[in-house]
Amino acid sequence: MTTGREVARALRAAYLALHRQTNDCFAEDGVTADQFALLSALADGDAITQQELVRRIGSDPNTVRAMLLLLEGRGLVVRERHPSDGRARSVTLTAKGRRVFKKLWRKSEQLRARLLSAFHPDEVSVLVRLLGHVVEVMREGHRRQTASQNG
Amino acid sequence: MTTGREVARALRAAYLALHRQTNDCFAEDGVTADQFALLSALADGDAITQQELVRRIGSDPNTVRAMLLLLEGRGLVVRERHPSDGRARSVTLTAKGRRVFKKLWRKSEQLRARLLSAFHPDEVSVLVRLLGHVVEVMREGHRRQTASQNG
DNA sequence: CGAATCTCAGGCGAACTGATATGC
DNA sequence: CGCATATCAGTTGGCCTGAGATTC
Repeated sequence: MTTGREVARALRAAYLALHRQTNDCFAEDGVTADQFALLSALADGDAITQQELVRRIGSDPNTVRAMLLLLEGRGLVVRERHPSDGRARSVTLTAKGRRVFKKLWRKSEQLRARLLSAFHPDEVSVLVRLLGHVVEVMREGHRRQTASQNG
Repeated sequence: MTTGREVARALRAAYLALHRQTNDCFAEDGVTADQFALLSALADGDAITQQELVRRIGSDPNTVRAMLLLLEGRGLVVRERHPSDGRARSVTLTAKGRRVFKKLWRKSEQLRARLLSAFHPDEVSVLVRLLGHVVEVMREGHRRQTASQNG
């Protein structure tokens, strides 16, 4: 029988291993794995708000802000006032940001290939689907917990 | 087609979601998810060295030491001289440590149940197996990198 | 001697809390 | 008004580097 503890352990070990390899991959560029995740979310499309960024990378507003200030200081992103919502910020990659991200993307191709090399093609989609289930049930827990504060 | 990027994203999202839920679960006890992972490794069996602890939770010696100092300050663990190896420390849970861990374990039963509720029984073992593959290929990368420093 | 284990000082990015300003 | 978005100050735990002591 496989227990919840084993799932948690395996998930932790797999994530930490990947996280460390990613950090090593970008070490000489002064970019962390988490910053790469943020840049990757920005590289997906056009300008998005900090709030949307929070949702995409599963972080919180204060953390995202701190990361953006770091990246802004290096000239990789810009945070402009949102045209139609005065509260929001519109975040985009700069030209330098796109250039750096492309470089990091190429640099990490081998890492992603190694990640995929662990699986048969059909196993990959299974893994992604199962990991998605984890996110879903954990989000349910979040709702329950915040709701329980009212009763 | 499922890309390495999607795997990385899904893995990150799943881990962070679980990590946050775990932290929330133990928040009022002043124990973090990482500390719980360490306590869990200690609860597995008898005394182990800090080095062995590093291997089990996939961290590094300095981090483990800092965490142990914290937990030792709260009376949850003891670090004694290893009987046959003067360099090593022999780490065990105290009576209080075992008591606290049991409490946290019970408290997190619902969380583990929710984690398992996302899957059919056979899917759970598949997930653990696939996550194990990730760890393996990432470890291979670690060897390559350290080896490349010599040539 | 080299290698392994642990200690110590210090720095940094990430995550959080709580209070606050501003615009919807 | 309530609510959402973002800012700011401050704290913490985790992870790392680099240097050193001790023991095998």
